[in-house]
Amino acid sequence: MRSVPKRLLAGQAPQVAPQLLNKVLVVGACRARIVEVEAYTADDPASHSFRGPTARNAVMFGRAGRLYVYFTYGMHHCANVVTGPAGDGQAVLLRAAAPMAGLDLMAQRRGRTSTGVELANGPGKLCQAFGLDRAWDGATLGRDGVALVDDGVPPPVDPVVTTRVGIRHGVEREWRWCVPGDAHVSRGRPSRTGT
DNA sequence: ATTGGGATCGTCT
DNA sequence: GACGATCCCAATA
Repeated sequence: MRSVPKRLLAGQAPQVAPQLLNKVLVVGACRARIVEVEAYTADDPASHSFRGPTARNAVMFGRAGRLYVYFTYGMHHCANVVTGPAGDGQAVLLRAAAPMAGLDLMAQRRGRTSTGVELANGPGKLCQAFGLDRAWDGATLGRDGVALVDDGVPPPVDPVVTTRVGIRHGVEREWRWCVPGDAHVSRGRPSRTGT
């Protein structure tokens, strides 16, 4: 089990994103294998970075390998891994993961109604299960109590590729990748495809 | 199994 | 002052 190399995260978000499938997110005692991701870039109207740097999205414009965590809908947090060169404003949204360790703690944070598969099958749920909030915004992977590690499971050679979920602009881009057939993929349906 | 509406507040216009 | 990179519950088939 080794940490994900920096050069992997330094690439363009749409190329990095599918490489993060089957990598393992580690925060404290909690571990989960990433099964669903989306890419966002600064020339992408769906991205927080589209209109340039602000106080909220500042981390997105920083160096690759850090966590961008934001709060939305008045109740949810979402976690991203910053990619690309500094100043670019690229990131990969972590949308869903398969819990591997720390299940009790995750369930405790999520509430008693959550069963195993529902602990992290959505971006807001994932953050809640891992206890990620704005205090983690800007945390460096591998150094601040959060890490991405390679457990030896390669990314799928044939990931499911679809349009992204829950966005209004840039819906035509097929920038969502999922592990095929994995039960832990979110139930959120992708935006309409152009066909 | 699938659909539709309400919750709730930080951020930007 | 409007609206989300969402989730949960209730109602329907």
